[in-house]
Amino acid sequence: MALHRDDVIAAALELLDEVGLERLTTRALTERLGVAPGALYWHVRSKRELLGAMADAVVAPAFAPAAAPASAAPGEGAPGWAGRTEAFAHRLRGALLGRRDGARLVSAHLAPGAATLGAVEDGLALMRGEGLSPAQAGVLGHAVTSYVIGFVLQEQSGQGGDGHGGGTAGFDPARYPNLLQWQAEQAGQGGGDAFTAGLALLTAGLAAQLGPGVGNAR
Amino acid sequence: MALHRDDVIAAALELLDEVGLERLTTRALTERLGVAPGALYWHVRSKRELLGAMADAVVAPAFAPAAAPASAAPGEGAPGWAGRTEAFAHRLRGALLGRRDGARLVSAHLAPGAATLGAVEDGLALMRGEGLSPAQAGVLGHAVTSYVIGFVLQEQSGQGGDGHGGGTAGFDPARYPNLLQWQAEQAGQGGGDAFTAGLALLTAGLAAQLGPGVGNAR
DNA sequence: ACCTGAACACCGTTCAAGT
DNA sequence: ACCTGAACACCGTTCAAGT
Repeated sequence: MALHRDDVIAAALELLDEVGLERLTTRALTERLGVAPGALYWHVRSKRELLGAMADAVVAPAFAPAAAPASAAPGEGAPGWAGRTEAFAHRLRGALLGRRDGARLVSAHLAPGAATLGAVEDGLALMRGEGLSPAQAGVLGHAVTSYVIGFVLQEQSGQGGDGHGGGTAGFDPARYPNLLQWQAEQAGQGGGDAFTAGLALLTAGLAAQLGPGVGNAR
Repeated sequence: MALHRDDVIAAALELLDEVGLERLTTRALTERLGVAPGALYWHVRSKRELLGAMADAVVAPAFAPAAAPASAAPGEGAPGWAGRTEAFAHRLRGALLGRRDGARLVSAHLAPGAATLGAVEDGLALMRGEGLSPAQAGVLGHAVTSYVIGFVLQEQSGQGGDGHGGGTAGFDPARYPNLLQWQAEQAGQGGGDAFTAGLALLTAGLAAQLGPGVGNAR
């Protein structure tokens, strides 16, 4: 009957979706759980530890054992490592977008757990098996995670959070013709394509550096 | 003799370097300024507006009119847009690394000012002049800023802040051979090279997509 | 115009004491 | 083991009143 640690984290994630990171308060959480403010500290050492556990929970699904790459047709086109990294990037973006302020939570508070580390290790091993050196696999993996987090951070900073600035809302259109054209194309194509296009730069860049020997797209 | 808005922002940036973002408090700031807590709100509408102005100040130098690209020899090798974007990325990283929690501050609170927007517009126009389409220039620019912010976020999350987790500190070495090897290579080469290598993937990827016609490296 | 004094409605966290 | 009650040392923000 008593509360358990996982219940606390689950409730905190629900609360996050409702009020956003800035208003995610220990007291609001304990009120939602129906206990006194101090009760939280029986289950969790500090608010920071709580946030770290939440971040790990958000990110974990993206590192789960990947099914076969969804998009790329097998046996043709891009090499296996490229399709696999792109699929991972899309899973990570999906996981971050799945929760309010997901990217901010993860970027500020993630302390990678054993499961995450294991998945990273497996990913590196897999890429080595496909002909990438440890350095190449490491650079690509690090670059992709950096790109995804940075991208979703910008993606989410406009909408959820607390709406502290659309940025380009209501400014003189005549002064920024290129910026406006780019934004219009973005909106027209659904916006998600910019993510895919940027991601493709990373994999295409490594493929180009490797040359056609390792399975370049052309 | 009276305090001005810019003094407040400058003092806040100094305080940030001393105590970090988490302990950057309005009361600590007013104490440092030698005024009462409420005095702050004569110069600034809210703490959030203050943080936004700080973020803009941190990022502004990176968008300043670029001198000739420092690294790439002119007239040979990579095309002009590639050298210019890489130089911008290094400037942005330098600006973020220049202040404690710089990446976190910018990623969470930046509301781009007119100067920043103008610089972005100019960058897009410049790239168009070099043969890139608006979409290509936009994708590249967005990808690069995402990459830089995500990279420096990870870079700074270990050290400054409040040290809430080195992540891979003190875990079983035998279980993560590839991860360890990658980390060792990182440390051996100074670490900054991973940034340059990942960045090169982005520019090389676009160059490969363009083909040799627009000035590919080979 | 710029700042003080004093207050308001909150925070995260601790810890004896209860059950 | 798990939680309450009550407190401590803070927060960001407002606003009359002073100069």
